Amino acid sequence: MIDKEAADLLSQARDEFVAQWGAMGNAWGINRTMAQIHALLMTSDRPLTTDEVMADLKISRGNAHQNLRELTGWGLVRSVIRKGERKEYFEAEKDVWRMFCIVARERKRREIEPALKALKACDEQTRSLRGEKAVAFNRQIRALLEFVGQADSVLDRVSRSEGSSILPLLLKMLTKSKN
Amino acid sequence: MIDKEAADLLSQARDEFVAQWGAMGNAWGINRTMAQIHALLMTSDRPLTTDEVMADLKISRGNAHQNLRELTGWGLVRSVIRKGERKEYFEAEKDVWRMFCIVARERKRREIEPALKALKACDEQTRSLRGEKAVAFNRQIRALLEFVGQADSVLDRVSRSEGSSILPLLLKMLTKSKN
DNA sequence: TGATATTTTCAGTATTTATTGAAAATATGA
DNA sequence: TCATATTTTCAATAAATACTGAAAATATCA
Repeated sequence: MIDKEAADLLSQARDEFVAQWGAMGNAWGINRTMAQIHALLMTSDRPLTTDEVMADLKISRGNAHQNLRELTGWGLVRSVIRKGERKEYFEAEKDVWRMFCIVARERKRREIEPALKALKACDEQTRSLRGEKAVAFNRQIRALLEFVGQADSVLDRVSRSEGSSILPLLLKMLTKSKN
Repeated sequence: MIDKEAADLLSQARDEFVAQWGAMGNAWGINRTMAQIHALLMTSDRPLTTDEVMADLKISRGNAHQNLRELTGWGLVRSVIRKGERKEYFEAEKDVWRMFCIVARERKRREIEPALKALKACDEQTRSLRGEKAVAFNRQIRALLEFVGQADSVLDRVSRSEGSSILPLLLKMLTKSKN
């Protein structure tokens, strides 16, 4: 009975985690179901099949399939084939630092870089324009460009650095330099 | 005629910027129209009225109103009242670093902190559970918790630091330490 | 090869989110 | 106070996004 209770508590906690991770993904522009599947796989002690994901989250095959593919596309999930079995299994990258690096790189590639490119074009189109308004506009665009470019570089460097030890290190430095 | 052409080029560039900023906001979980209004005000040489925003973006009064309020709520936009005029004007924070700090703090408060709280609850609920599965689950949750907590702290420190000079500084340090 | 298991696709539908537009509320000036 | 300008609200509607389920395609085994 104790075991059963413990298992209940565990699966309850896991359900809450899955829901919370889904909500968070949602707020940051990531499909809720995708984030939930990710949470599920991240906290699974073994690879799961599409059917298991369907059953666990109570979603359709199509939905499970599409989102598993998308997660695979991000590189957050790998498909595993077991010899002697037809079914395809899925497992998540569990190392939190590697997870972060994957997400950082992908969002950089998919969203920041195109935005940077557009800002650059905008800068070039107005750089040589005369008139107070044009000059002010170009100045603002360049300020944005500089900032986004720097943020992009920082993200790049951090996500390329080896260990996750970079984060505590950064923290220490920031603590020293300020208050 | 040259002036007219220059003005056309400018407003064309600005339209593109507004569209791009809207798309980027959208990808990061921010209402497209809200991001567009922000882009518009950010690149305006003077405060604008609700009617001007409506006309420029071709959106309804209700839509303009709601999103201007929301931007005000974020602290990215201020309302300006001119003496002798009934209309309310709106102007954006134009300093890019301050903009970043505002967004960082707000997203921290609205999304990261609740997630952290939920993760902590999840940790506590499973910390004392026995069994291989429960232990593995708790370990994973704690790894996430540690990471999100550290990222949160870094964001906090960076966004509290005075000048925008912190970013180039970080960059320099990261360049030295790696490759 | 045929039987069976599994994956993929996608038109149709549901759900969520964003927008409109007009009525109600509020503020201002005469 | 009344007339007018302006802001606010919100039910109705539109648009965007996500999901379903079943048919088609593909893979595997005997």
